[in-house]
Amino acid sequence: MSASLARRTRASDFLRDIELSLPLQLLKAREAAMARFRPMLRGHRLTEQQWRVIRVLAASEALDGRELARRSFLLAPSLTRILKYFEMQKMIKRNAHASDQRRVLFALTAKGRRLFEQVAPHAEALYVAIASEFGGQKLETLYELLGEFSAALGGGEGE
Amino acid sequence: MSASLARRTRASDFLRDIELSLPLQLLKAREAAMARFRPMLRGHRLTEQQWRVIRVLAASEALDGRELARRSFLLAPSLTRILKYFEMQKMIKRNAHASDQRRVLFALTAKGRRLFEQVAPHAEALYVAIASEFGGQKLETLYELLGEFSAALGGGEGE
DNA sequence: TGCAAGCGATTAACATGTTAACTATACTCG
DNA sequence: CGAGTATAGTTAACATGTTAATCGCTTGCA
Repeated sequence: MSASLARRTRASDFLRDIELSLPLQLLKAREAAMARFRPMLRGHRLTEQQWRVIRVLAASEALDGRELARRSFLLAPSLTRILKYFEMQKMIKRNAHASDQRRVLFALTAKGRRLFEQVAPHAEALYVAIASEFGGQKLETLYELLGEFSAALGGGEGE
Repeated sequence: MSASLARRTRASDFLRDIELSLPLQLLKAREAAMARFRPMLRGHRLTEQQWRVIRVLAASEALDGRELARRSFLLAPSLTRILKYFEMQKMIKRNAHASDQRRVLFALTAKGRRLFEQVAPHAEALYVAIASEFGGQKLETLYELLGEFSAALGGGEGE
């Protein structure tokens, strides 16, 4: 069941064991976690990505699109659509940047902040449950490894 | 910079450090890996998911949709669309199941198998490079932890 | 046998992912 | 100053993710 890189010889074995596994295991682990959150978020009429935006904005007064995209790990087109939707829902408001007319500053409205405060406790409870089931120490180790992996491959930053 | 679960007390800290981090770190790690593959796959006119389907089919003679979806970790609607596309491209063919008329058996055509054999070496080379950069031993550890994590949360299987 | 429930595959509808092109603003260097 | 380049944000086009509904076939069971 478990893979052992050192012993693979044939290309077909390698592909079956490793290639199918690394991004796929990352995907499966992520899915295992998100499966807990999606039903809760759906109860609040939120997608996972929309919740990321709300959370990031709740942690700051105002952010321009670039910072918001970086912190919520969303691509610009997705962010544009989500912000357009939230603006329609009056969850966020946009303001002009003082010195750069290209940038737009986004911030939660009072309504948006209420939404965050309503959802946050449920999200926190789910995380505590996950940490409890998997083990806090192992979660730490996993977290460290993931950070090192992303760093080693130059993930996220500007090459 | 690194998280430490045991010391978090305020909810805002917890959310910022952990909630933003676990699924997000999984996503970032996955993105760091896929960023290597996407350009190569794109050169062969393949998406990541399409390549997963090709790979899974290359490892078997024929599979029904259910098994194909499970092994490629795709939801049924996505799989239906991908299979429809590949059938149009004559990369796969569909056959009837002997004893269950609900099921459809899918298999690579000769053209589809040639595509696999053309792309596989490039994919393998990229995986070797990743293992080399991150370290084979650490990759093993990460792989183990991811498997345990998915298992602990009941990821993938029928809950 | 016959019907209710379950399952495999598909379709629908909407949201996001991904790449490319585009607009407007800002920078930079001759 | 001004042409060329870079950047922030948006839009476009297509592929996938996600949930729900549908349709035929199969199975369990009275």
